[in-house]
Formats: sequence, structure tokens, C-alpha cells
Amino acid sequence: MSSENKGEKSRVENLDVEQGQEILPEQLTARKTDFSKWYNQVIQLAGLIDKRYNVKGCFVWLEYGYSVMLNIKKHWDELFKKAGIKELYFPLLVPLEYAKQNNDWFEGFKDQAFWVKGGVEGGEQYILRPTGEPAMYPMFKLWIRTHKDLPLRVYETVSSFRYETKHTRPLIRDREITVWHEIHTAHASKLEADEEAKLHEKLYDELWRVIAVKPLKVWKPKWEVFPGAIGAIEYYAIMPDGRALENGSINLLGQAYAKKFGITFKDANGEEKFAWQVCTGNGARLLVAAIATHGDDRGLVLPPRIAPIKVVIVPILFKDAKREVETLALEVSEMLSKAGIENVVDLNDETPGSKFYYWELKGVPLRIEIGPEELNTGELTIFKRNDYKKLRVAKQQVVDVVKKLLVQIQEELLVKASEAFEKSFVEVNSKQELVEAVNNKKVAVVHWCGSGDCWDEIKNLAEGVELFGTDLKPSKGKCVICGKECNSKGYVAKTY
RNA sequence: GGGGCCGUGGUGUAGCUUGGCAGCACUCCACCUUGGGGUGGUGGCAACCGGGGUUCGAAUCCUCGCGGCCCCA
Repeated sequence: MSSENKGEKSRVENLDVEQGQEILPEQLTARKTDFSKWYNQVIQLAGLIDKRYNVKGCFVWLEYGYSVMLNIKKHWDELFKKAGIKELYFPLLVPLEYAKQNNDWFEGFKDQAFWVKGGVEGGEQYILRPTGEPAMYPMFKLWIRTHKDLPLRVYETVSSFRYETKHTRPLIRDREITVWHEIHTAHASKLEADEEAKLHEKLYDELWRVIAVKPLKVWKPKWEVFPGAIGAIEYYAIMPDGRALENGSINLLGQAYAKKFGITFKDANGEEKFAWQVCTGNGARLLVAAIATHGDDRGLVLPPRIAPIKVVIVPILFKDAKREVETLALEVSEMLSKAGIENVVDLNDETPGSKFYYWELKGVPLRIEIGPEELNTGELTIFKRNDYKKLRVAKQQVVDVVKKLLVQIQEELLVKASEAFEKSFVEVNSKQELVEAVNNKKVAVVHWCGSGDCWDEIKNLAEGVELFGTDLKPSKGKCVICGKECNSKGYVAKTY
């Protein structure tokens, strides 16, 4: 908070919301009571998406939701391009001849691909891309001929399609996976590919700061990576219900795909070699992490860096001073706009309380209230969505204070999210403790020897749980199952 | 891959067991009223997921499909 406002602290009010007296937005389930239900409702009620589109696993991005999503995309565009990764666009239609080049891939994906044919009768057959490789790598083969063509570093933002037959969830598991990005790179050596992966990790860390959420980073269990690949770092968001949501991955592909697709280059000695590859991807699940982490019983709480509207101005209109209030509201709006701060003035003919709930549901970070009182005192009332605190600020300072508050809120959200994150883990040393932890909606942290037998046994300890990854750092201890000395910690929870 | 629950105006629901005029609340529209945490009133618009079957008659019973939710692998 700015120094000129420190003296105003006595005026900071705390609304009576922590006392159990709060009024919930109509139809919105309490987040703690049933997170899944809350999530389903809030994405629709806040105007992010309309899920009533009658194709399983598909939905319509509404203007507000799409703006938030595109704000996240804007950050990855900036980050990737600044890192020298070029944006391309590959077709959605993948010819079977491409798809079959990696037979392992094809066998794995043919049943969950959408098959497309031209025309009603016969016609050429394609699949809609379930992942990027079969669309991209045949082109990589054409583009890469010598070591001078390397490294090749590109990305695209595109939809992916999976024919999910089971339970879909909007933005979490869809048949059309929208606003999804994939970075694909090819390198002359393993060392270079490793460096690239480290860079991707840095880029992703920054993306998580944009949404003000702390992610869990793990190594994917070896048997879950692409056949022939070296390994994968996966990002997870820990949801309020203690379940882990896979949320981006950096895949060290080694030469596995290069061999399947024939991506080779002549090195400086004229020798033909296979390229080393990295592929990295994520998408709308970043938005899910932001929604789930920051939201509360009144709806969304959007981090300022991705909020399409930073400030909503609500005029409190009484008959007598109506015009003056409106004029002041529009004047403040203009001040903010000139400073590049996206804002709206809600001039609808509704009561103030109704507008408050509406904009809180949509998660707008700041609200400025302007009524007869503000006219008289010349001070504006600012309300913070994230902690319900109100403060007063002189009109002349409003732009500065709003700017500072937006930065402050972004930080406060990350701090709060990090605290919740730390609390979501429990280190355990026995099977009983493990079961207790996961039943308590915590992520259990255990030592694990790395064997498939022990992995299977963990899976059988409690319903729906799995060891979904191991810590990036080594850690000495004894396997929670077999008791053998080992050097890695694993994370056990239900996953989405 | 296996199992379970469900589908009624825009939203949430009653009605289904025992077949017989589809009701309520919110939203929305109009007018009035009100306005610092969902003002109040009057009037109005608006629905049985789709196909097939049983029946004089289907929201209700049967069946297939589509869609949603949950559990297990």
C-alpha cells in the first residue's frame, strides 16, 4: 500500500463475511462443501463458458471467459517468443500416412481419435490431431537436413481432439481441448535438448506466477512416458479437494520420435544423426488452476494479471444526486482508462448490492463505489475482491492507488495460494499414515524405491489414489512399502 | 474397459411409484417503486432431451440414441 494511505488504515473495514453470516450468490454451492459442484457452477454463472453445447466434451467460450483465457495465452506468446521460439500453425487434419509413421503412437491413439472423411460416401480419411507430433514431425523431417538447421524451436496454439468416451469435465477433460499450446524443439545433442528443457521449466514457472498459483513439479513415473523417451517433468495443481490436476508437461523425448519419423541431420563430419527432441505443452488447465485456487464462495477471484476487467465502478444512485454521481463515476473511469487500466462503469438500473454480487461472482479484482458520500468527502471507496477489505482514497490518487493495489493483490494471491499449497502435503512413513493422509484430502509424500510392485501396492492402498510423480530433488529414505533404502520421494493422491 | 444415478421453460425444481388440463421459485420483458450488500409490486413471455414402441390417452411404462453426474479398473 502506498505511504500516503497508511494513515488511512483505521478506515479499513472488514465486511462481516468470516462470521458465517455470508449470503451466497444465488445457486452457487459453497466451495468447501462440494468443490466439484462449485466448479461446475461457477464457470457457467460467472460467464466464462456455456457448457450447454450438445456435444459431449465441448463447450462455448463466452466473451468474458475467452478474454481471461486469451490473457493467459498473451503471456505465453510473449514468453515463448522472447525466448526465440517461433509460432507456427499446423493443420488439424492429420493424414493417416503421417499418423502411422509412429506405430506405437498410432496404436495408442487410434481408438481415441476422431476419424474424418471427406464427403458422405468414401472420400479421403484423416484423423483430427489428438497430439501435435504426427502433424509436425513429418514437416520437421523436411525442414531439418544439416546441423545448421538446428536447433529447430517452434510452438503452436491449437485445439487437440480426443474421443473421450467416459466422464468429461469442462476445461479439465474435453473432447476438443481448446487454447492448447505445444512447444516442439529439435537439437543436435542430448546436452542441448536438456538445456532446452530447463528453459521450458523457467518459462512455465513464470506462467504460474502469472496465474499466482504455486505448482507441484514432479518426474512422471518411467512407465508413463512415451515409449523410448527419457523422461518427463510434469506440473500439477493441487485442487482444494486434495486431488492433483496434471497441468503441463515437459517431455524429454530423446531420439524416440526422431527415429520413428526419420528426423535426421548431417553433423559437421557429414555423419547422419537423429535429432534430440523436447516437447512441452499445456493450455486451459492453467485457467482451471487459477479458478480453483483463488475462488471463494462468492465466485471467481481473478489474479489482476489475467483479469480482463481490473476495476468495476459502481455508482450508488439516489434520485437527488444521480447526475453528479454518474458524472464522477465516468470521470474516474476516464482517469483509469487513460492510465491503461481496464475498467467498466455499471450504470444498470439495479440496486448496488445486486451489482456487488454480480461483479464479485465474475472475480473483478477491485471495485470503486461512488455515491453521495463520495461526492461530499471527495474520497472514493475501493473494495478488494480477494480479502473483502475496503479503503478510502482521494480522487486525485485513485490511479496510483489502483495500480499499486493490483500489484499487491497479485502478490497476496500468490502468498495465500502458496500457504494453502504447503498445507496440502503430509509426509508419511507408513501405509496407515498414507491412507489416513489421502482420506484427509491431503497429498501424501512418501519415500518410494521406484519399483513397479511397490507402485502397484500403493495404488491398492486406497480408492482411486496413485503415486503420480516423484520429487525433482533426490531424497534419502526407506520405501514406504518394501522398506528398501531409496533416494526419491513420491506424491500420492487422487488425480483428476 | 466395468458398474450406478439422472435428463421437465434460460436456471433450480414439483409431478413419474398408481398413465388423464404440467405446478412452484428465480431469471427475462413491460410499467411503477426502490437504491451504501440481492428493494417491493402488478402484468407478461417461456418447458416435458430426441427417435421408436405400448395405450383411447405418455413427462410418467418399454426400447434405442444423445447428453449430464458419480464410483471402480
